[in-house]
Amino acid sequence: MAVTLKDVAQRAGVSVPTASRVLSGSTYPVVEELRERVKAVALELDYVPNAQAQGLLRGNTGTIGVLVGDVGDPYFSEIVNGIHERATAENLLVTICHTERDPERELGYFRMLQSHRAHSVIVAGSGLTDEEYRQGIATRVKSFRAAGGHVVGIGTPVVEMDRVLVDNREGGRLIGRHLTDLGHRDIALISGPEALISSQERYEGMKEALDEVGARLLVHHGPPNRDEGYRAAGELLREHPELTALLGTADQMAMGALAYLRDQGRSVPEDVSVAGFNDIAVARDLSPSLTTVRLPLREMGKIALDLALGRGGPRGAAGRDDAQSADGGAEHTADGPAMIERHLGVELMVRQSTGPVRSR
Amino acid sequence: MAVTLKDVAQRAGVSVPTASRVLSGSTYPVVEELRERVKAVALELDYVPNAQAQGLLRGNTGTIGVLVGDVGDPYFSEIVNGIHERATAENLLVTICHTERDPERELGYFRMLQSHRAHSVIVAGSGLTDEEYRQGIATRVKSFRAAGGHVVGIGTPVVEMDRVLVDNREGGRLIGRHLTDLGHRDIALISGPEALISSQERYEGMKEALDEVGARLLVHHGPPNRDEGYRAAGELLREHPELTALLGTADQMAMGALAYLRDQGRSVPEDVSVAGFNDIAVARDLSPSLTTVRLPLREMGKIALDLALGRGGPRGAAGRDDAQSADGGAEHTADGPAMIERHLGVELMVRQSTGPVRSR
DNA sequence: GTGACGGGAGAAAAGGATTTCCCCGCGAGA
DNA sequence: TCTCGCGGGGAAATCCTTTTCTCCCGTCAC
Repeated sequence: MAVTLKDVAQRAGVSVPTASRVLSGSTYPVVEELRERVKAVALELDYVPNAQAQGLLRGNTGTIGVLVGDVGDPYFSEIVNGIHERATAENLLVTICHTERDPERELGYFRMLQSHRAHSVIVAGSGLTDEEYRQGIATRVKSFRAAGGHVVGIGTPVVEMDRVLVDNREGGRLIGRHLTDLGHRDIALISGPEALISSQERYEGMKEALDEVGARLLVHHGPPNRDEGYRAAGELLREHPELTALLGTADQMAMGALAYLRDQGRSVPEDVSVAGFNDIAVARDLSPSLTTVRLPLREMGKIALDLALGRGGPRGAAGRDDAQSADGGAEHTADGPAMIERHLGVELMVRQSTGPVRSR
Repeated sequence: MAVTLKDVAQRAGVSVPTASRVLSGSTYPVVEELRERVKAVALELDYVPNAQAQGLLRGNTGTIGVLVGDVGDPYFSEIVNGIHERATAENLLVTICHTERDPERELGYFRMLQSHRAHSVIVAGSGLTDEEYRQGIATRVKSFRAAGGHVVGIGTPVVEMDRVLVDNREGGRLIGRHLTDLGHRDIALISGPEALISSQERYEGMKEALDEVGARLLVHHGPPNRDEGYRAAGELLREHPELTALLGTADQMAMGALAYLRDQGRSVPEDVSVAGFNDIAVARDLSPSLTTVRLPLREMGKIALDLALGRGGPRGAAGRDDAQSADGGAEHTADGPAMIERHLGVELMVRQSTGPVRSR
């Protein structure tokens, strides 16, 4: 059905190996005449080499697998964007897998990627405290790595692997302090799932900041999306009318809260302040624009791919990161070879959605 | 390096074919004892079959390739979401390629997907009038299809292939009429590239509606993203202060315009009305929420995958689409086998960003 | 008791490309 | 003139699975 090397070789009147040497960029000498002939035929027949066959030989195809919760979520799509940016330059194919934050699905996809002999897998959507899940991932990572694959985690990977980290706790502290500085003392956190490590870390940072001044922090847990933010905002404000600020562990949730407040005709930040986390692209375009903690999402994706390709600088060397970098890389060891950790800094983006607490 | 079937077979004391028959779900009879033994060993060694070898035999791996402009753009990420939704159910791997709206890159990726023997390719980011590009795509599609692959276009594919279409012209008419009904007579269109067919079609629909009442339509062309919308809004309003409404061929551009107006302290829709196209998820959460033309993006992705898998209903049969469907499917023929076309309806979403023209 | 049949295991081929290895022929040096 | 060396083409092996194709052996029927 498809045109194979054999077809080309026959048509050009040469052997298969010769055709291969011409077309695969081998250094093996082939006389100019045959070279030309083979090239011409390949063009004429539109020969497209079979990457599977090549992969079978080489043991890996230039494919990068990415495990994300949902590309519809700007948090992930920004990261994926960063990955793609680098991948394009390297002529790599990127396979995106939607785990929908389902651990089982995540494992299933990981296995599929391994089966396809992906060059490496970037785990972006993960980070659950669930022990069974942790075991599963650990097994898969070990087996995948044993087969020559690379694994990189983004955010808060739960098992030993190269990783790109951000200081969620510090981000929590920054945004928490920002609110307390503005005089807020009754704050609610609209948080992602309790089992999600990043949510936990963010919470801890906020809590820390709020404790410094004895402010109160209510916590609501739910899936990290817009609708949940909307719902939660309604619920919280109805039950606790004294709240003066709503904080989200994700911008999506804060966006939902903003929408709720708008629908209720309440003004932000005059009536209630709202803040988010991640600084997704639209955050600045909301009205009021959203105060949030900026994570260098694209950068995270890019660096993750660099690590996957072994470009994270020599293992253990703290290569200088780009603009956002806090303290560069570090080596953290375990039983295996040293893993690389890259830390990226976070930044508080003060915008219009937060303001001084209203006097009552 | 990786555990192969041979390893499993040896360890279990059986031949490779026997192991294969046990593990690949063949119907070939294997006695229970060996069955058990093989399964146990496979589990113990964590055997993961090599999808490349399997693909080599079967001629295709369960991979769907998707060509998009940019997954960071909600327009694409929603479509991709729909594709993923179906793909997950079918146990397919989805490879996303960022063309960045570069025709050459699009062709390059298409070729790579063909090389990887993707089961099918969904072309989402395309639709340029450029003739050279059209030729290139046509060649690739032909060759890919000859090799047994399927191709589906979304939006406005320029060559013969199964396709999911939306009525851009009708959408343009709807939004155009909406504005003229509100009394607007000086309107500017912030449009995507002139060579982009969908932009053209949308423009034509709007123009048609505006012509009915003799309203004026200024057109600005540029890359279809937020920043361009911001810039264009500034430019247009500075040069043509008489404008009362800004229209975007994409929500992203309208969002940029909204941001500009907000930054300028001008109120929407009192001073200027703004409307978009596509109805990306955030459109409703902007303040003011964005009036726009809703495209069933997820649905489009899902249906595209259905077509790719040959589930578009029997060729030529007008299967009933979901909610959004306008007139269902149709068959359009050419020289090859009949191609399937699925038309999806558009819907005007009137929100807060448009209002009656202010009296002066 | 022997021939036929069938269940089931393994050897072999296939699928497409690359790489190693072999070999041929030609030019140069002895 | 013979031989050594090397440039370069092709046969064969390899990567991993699946799918024939063989073939053996036990059983059933005559």
